[in-house]
Amino acid sequence: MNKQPSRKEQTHERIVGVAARAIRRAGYHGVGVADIMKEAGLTHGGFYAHFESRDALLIEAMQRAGQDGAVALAEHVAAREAAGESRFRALVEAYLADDQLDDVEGGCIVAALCSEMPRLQGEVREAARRRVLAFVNGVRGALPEGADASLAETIAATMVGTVQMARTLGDQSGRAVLARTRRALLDEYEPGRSG
Amino acid sequence: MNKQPSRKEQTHERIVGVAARAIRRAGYHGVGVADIMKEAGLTHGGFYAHFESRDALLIEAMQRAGQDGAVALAEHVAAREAAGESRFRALVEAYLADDQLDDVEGGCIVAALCSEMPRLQGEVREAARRRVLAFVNGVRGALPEGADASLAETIAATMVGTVQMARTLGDQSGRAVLARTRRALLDEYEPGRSG
DNA sequence: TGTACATCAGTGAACGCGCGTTCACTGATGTAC
DNA sequence: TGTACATCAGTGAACGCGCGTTCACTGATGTAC
Repeated sequence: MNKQPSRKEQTHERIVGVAARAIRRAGYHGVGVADIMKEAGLTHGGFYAHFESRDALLIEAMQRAGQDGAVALAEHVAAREAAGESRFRALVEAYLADDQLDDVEGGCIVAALCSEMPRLQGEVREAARRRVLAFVNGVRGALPEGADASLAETIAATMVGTVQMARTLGDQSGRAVLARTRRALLDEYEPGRSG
Repeated sequence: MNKQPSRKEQTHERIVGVAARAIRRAGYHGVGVADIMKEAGLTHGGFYAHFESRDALLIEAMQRAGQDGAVALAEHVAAREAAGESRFRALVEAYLADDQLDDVEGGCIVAALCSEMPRLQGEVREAARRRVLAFVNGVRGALPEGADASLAETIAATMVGTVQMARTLGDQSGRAVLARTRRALLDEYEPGRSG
């Protein structure tokens, strides 16, 4: 029963939403305060009425991107499960879908930023760390029956690395790489069910 | 039988070497022309006698880092093979060693930069693409006997993603993540030989 | 071997630009009576 | 319902700083005779 958000709160959320997409598209260094505000239909001067610093925005944007990504992924997984796929297969096929190449802004934030994360400092670094842990937990919840929970990190890493490499190689080779890793993960960890 | 390098060539190589370590430590955005020159014992003004632009240095630095990383890895792999390990096990244990956390500057450039690579442009992007392909080829050469060559990308991605996540999580958890992925890769792809 | 000159690697000041941040101000919204 | 005032969200100019790049200059190295 939250009361409806004030105008300022609405604006704040809009800025965070823009930033959440922008950091996935352009990276931590690729987004500027002025760009974000402009994309949100505002001027840069108003920024510090909403955030203590650029870092504070980055932290909120990472959380938002993580949530958005998790929700989008969960929806795709649920749809595939409803169509009869195992949860693990649904995860692999939803995460390693071509969307990760076509819609980077709406994709996984860990894949988008993980090689930059170790170089972050202070609270931003901590927020990144939490994003990685949240992602691993998400994967852990979709492991094949009977699989060791410790596989979650390895499988998460496989999916993250695959998306990064596919994006680097570009559209044509990228799609092939995604497809081969989908097959490899299913063959290895759920061999009974795949063809 | 190359004649010995001129003083300028020596300086050039020294700058490239410094840059090759710096991009792995600090990322594409984290290295400045002035920093690199200072670290090489020079002043920034001389930079453009050696390189057409900052991008030109990045390209050379990536190649150098890739070569250095490949050489270092090959040495470790050879030492482990000589001690009786299979080539695949040697690769996994050498690549996913704690060194990747302790010595980022001397580590794998793909792990250090892969989430930034898709955002590069032009020739720098192409150089990054070649680095990824070279890395995959290196992995392909160390697959277990009888393994499908298409597994190289998936295994390369697993190792890259694992190192990135381990670095983001920090020393303690990071080492545990490396260890679990070493075990997982050996269990999955070389189950006959591991304990 | 020694001198005069040309070439060359590197120096350091200066440039233009973009970015994060600040701040005085404006126009709109909301409240008191 | 209407007026006067206070609060508030957002504007836009300005700041300081760092960075990539340029360029005139210097001191050292090498060459000609």
